[in-house]
Amino acid sequence: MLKGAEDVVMEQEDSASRRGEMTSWDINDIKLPQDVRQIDWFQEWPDSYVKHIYSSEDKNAQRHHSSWAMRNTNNHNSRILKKSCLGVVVCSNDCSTLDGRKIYLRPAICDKARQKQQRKCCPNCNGPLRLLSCRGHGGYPVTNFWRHEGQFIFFQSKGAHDHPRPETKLEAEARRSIQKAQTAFSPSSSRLKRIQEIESLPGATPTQEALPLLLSKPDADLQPAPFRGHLSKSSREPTLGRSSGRPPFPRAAGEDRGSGEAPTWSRTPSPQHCTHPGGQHVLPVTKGDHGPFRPNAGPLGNGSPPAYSSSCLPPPPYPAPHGGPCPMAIHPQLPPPPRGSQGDGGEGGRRTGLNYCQDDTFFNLYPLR
DNA sequence: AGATGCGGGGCGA
DNA sequence: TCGCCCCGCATCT
Repeated sequence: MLKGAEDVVMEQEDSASRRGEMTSWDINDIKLPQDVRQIDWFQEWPDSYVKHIYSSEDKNAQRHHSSWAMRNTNNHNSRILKKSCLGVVVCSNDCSTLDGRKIYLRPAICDKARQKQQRKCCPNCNGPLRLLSCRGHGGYPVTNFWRHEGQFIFFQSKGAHDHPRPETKLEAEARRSIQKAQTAFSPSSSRLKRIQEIESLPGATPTQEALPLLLSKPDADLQPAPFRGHLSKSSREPTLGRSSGRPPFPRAAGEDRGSGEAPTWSRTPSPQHCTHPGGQHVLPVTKGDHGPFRPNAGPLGNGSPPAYSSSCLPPPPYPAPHGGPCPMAIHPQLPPPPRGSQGDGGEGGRRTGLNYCQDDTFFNLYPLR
């Protein structure tokens, strides 16, 4: 297979000049190029109709990772792994934090977990959560395709996400870890009492105030999507590149820019203060030198608390505020995509009630003191 | 518990 | 037939 492909590759190189043209392949091609001169750094937020060729040794590529919440989709083709975007979980109240951030949670990949997730409430206003499904591909979710061929892993994305970015996988995992730690530490019952007591105290802050920003967040949230393509690989890949354990292989730029059109929900850079609505910073960030896709290390792999590393993402095209512990999943404000108020089909659409927020979400966001 | 991958099967274009 | 989705199951972290 490898050898057979070489001929094809030679031809391609001769005629197409390995610059940009090498992306003329399609994930469904019978034969894919095997003599790839330059491979890509792992892309954490692939969007639009892009293609990438990763090293087969790239851990992130091996695991078909993405910071978008992608779920496996059966395409009845064992050679090509297909994943479709689940969108983002937002607050039905469309609430914003005091500093204008929106709530963008990462949809759970597991169906049951996702249903369970939607029964929880907004960490900011306690309102119901809603799944904003992705319809960036002709009304269907954006799809990502992965195909292992020889020493490369080919990636192709179809569709442009029409929704904000959810929190990253690492953030979501970290959040769960924190939840576990907290629930293990203090039974919700006694905790509830305590909170009620606190609230009853004069001058006590309402729950809402204490809710949000207990979790720091990485720059992931700061990074608007519509910029992809504007970020030179050299500027954005090092972070992930490190994580993939590969030496830098800067690829000829500009070939995978995709359409370049920005989704309507494009957001604008916003100051990242990340202060609690009440003005307080919370949860010091444990900085790491690694990104979320750091290989061989889970979110807690280094023994430190969930690292909402500011290096989770490569430098954005605009000054990226660092350090500020930000609430994960609370993103800069941006106009919601013009998708009508549709309940959003699928699982997001059926949320109606507002009084089911009795679970532990509330407590999960309370820091241990 | 949740993420991930696989495969069966239903449904509509 | 194709593309998309839902579902259950198995494995892994």
